[in-house]
Amino acid sequence: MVSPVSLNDDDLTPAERQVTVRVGELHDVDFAAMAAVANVYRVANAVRNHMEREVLGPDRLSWSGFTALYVLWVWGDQESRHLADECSVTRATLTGIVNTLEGRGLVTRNPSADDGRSVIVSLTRDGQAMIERLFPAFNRQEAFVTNRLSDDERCSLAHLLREVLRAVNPD
Amino acid sequence: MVSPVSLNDDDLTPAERQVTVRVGELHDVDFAAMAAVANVYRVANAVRNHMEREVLGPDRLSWSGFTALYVLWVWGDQESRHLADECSVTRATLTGIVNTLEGRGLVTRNPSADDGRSVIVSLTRDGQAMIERLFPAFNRQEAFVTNRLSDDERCSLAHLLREVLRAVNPD
DNA sequence: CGGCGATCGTTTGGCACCGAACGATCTGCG
DNA sequence: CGCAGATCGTTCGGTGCCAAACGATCGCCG
Repeated sequence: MVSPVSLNDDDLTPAERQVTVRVGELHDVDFAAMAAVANVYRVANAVRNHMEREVLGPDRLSWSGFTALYVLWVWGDQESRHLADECSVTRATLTGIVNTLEGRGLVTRNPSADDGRSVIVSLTRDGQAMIERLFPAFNRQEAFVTNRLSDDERCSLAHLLREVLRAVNPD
Repeated sequence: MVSPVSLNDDDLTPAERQVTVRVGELHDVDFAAMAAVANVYRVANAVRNHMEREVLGPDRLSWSGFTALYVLWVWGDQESRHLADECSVTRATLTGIVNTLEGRGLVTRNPSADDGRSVIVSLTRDGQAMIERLFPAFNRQEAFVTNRLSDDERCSLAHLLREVLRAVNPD
């Protein structure tokens, strides 16, 4: 169970408190929506930096590079287009990410047999070894950054976030 | 109230379902933590892109530029160091952001009277007009992206995220 | 005073990221 | 067949982002 939370409690960060002062003059401000969105972004930044420092840094791997290796590991060889979708970046961005990974010998590019326009990206032996070594460490840090939450709260957090995702990207 | 959510329901996205298949072979994987962290990042990306398209794009303003204007508006003129902290970026990054905003006449740089090393960043008249025009539209879209959540759920989401923030950045 | 660590903002180099434009390839319709 | 429109990955230009290094300034201690 997740305990209900009221708006004006001392859970707010100093920045959020100042906002209510400055913005309070305006009418019709949705404070709850503002706090939810602001904190999503704050946490995403903080967690990304934490992971790059604690898990990925020693291997000179960026969050984006890790994500690409992870998607290839979970889904298998992928067309560039699908890999970009799964990584939530544009095809232009993925070109750069794959260039970096290819330069380090972690992935390879091969022309598709079915479609002459398409490129298939695959994990190399080194790439597979790296993701299989990093994933457990990564997951341990995922557990660490959520260690103030109960298991039900972790699931509730994921559930609430999926609802936001559905609002932004309706099927 | 937030309804409790179990792990294996049909709330999962297709990607999450595939992950449980591929990763299920491993022992000791914390699926709840994995889902929470993955969705934080997914939502942060999706919301940022949504805001840049729907609210900021017409004014050629980036999320980062908007954030800097917003912080200056809420807190008043700031030393670069404090502005960088509030925007959650390094001082090096803030230099670039302020360069962009200064080039468009939205902020100014002035030497500090107290400290010769320090630079005070201030909103110009144009910058103030822009943030006061954009903030209401931005907040309306914050409400839109959370429109599938009740007000209690929005507050719960913000609360759970603050707990993650505390785990990553203990005071 | 004088000097030396700490801190300021900036610069540099490298990667990530996007929109727009491009050539190559595929597909469907006449 | 042939050609027009869609889609593929890439390139280009601009911005964001960080770590590391740098000169300028501050503050403290001898």
